[in-house]
Amino acid sequence: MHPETDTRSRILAVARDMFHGRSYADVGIQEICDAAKVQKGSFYHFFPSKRDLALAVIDDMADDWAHGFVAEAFDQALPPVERLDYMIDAAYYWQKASADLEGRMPGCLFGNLALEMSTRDDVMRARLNAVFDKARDKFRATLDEAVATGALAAMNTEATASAMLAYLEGIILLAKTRNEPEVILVLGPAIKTLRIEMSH
Amino acid sequence: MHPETDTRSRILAVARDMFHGRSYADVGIQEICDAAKVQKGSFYHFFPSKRDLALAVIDDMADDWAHGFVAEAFDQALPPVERLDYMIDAAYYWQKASADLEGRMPGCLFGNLALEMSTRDDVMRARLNAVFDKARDKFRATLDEAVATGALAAMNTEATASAMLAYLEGIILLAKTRNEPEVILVLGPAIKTLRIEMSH
DNA sequence: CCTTGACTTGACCGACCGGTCTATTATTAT
DNA sequence: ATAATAATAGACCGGTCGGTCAAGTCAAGG
Repeated sequence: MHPETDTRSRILAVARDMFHGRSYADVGIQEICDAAKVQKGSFYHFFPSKRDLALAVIDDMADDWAHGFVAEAFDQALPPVERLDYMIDAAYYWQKASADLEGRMPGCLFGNLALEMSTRDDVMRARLNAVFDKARDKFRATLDEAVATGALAAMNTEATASAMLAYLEGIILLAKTRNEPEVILVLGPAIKTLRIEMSH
Repeated sequence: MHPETDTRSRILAVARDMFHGRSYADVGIQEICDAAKVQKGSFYHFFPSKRDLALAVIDDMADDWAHGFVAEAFDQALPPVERLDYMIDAAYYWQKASADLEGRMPGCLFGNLALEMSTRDDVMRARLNAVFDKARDKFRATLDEAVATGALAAMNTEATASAMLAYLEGIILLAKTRNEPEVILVLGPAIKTLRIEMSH
């Protein structure tokens, strides 16, 4: 029985929220420590650097995301095409909740970090890219199923899955810039119209 | 007649490139001054603050963008639907050029700033939002024309235009995260499949 | 009991941040 | 010529940045 995990996970949780709601560069370690009620020394006991903390935050969030949002949104019980609508709804309610609570839309943590850090840190970029690849695979599996059941005509499911992920990130970006979660609701359903044909 | 010093525009140009290739927070004023061969005092003679510089950069880029990239990409001589393909190509070549030159994809300055600053600075968010609105209007005019000429069936052109803009930003985000401009070429053409029907 | 090692504390570091200030030099209007 | 003003120069400021470090505390294992 260690109390060890508590400190580390508190830092992680606080950092995640702060990075998500603001940005990597804008959040300082001292601020994180204060919010997590931890001293600088303890912080550096668990994380070698701010960058490593960000990497850990990405992994942590990706994990939660895969087992929470994604697992729920891509509900296997639903017909594949309906899953897309369900996922859009889930994205909306998530952003809406944050907007109501904090007065502003945080957007997608991965998208935020990707645009902020991709040109500066290749390791972080690769990590974020891997998260996107996993998300794309979820889309892809859904599309494959829809094609298999005949709900959708044959297509390039991998490329279309990437397109859908891009569209999702795009509408979240636009909604965040407008600070109106409803943008997700209005534009979201059009994700089903995206199609990339198979190349022959 | 002023000495027509190019000091201000040198600062603007340097800051634009740096903000675009890195991020707002990551670029310091001293660094901008060094690169522009200008002293701190001169900088603060022309710009009250770093934030005001960013605002000026947005305006400057939006202007260049409207008269350069957009005016070219949305070539009125082309049939409306082909304009979309042409625009995707233009986006690709622009990013490709930067990637070849600097070894990395800067992405879209507006999208970058939007995700970094939207939750921190409402004025900047509004400014970015206005730029996006203008871009959407370009899409919308193109769609309206396509509908008028019968090239496309009637639809909600305003919402579809927003969707296309979101998709464009999304594929640029994804391409930047992969550091592969080609992603724009592969996913881009699917922008034409996006459709949001008119609400009755 | 004593050692070990994970964990915590908080003072401290140099570098750099955005921004201010005074002094000086060009340029223009009178 | 002179007064006013635009522009430049660069030292300087308090504060914060990410990160270090020596000195502990404390629980488990021998």
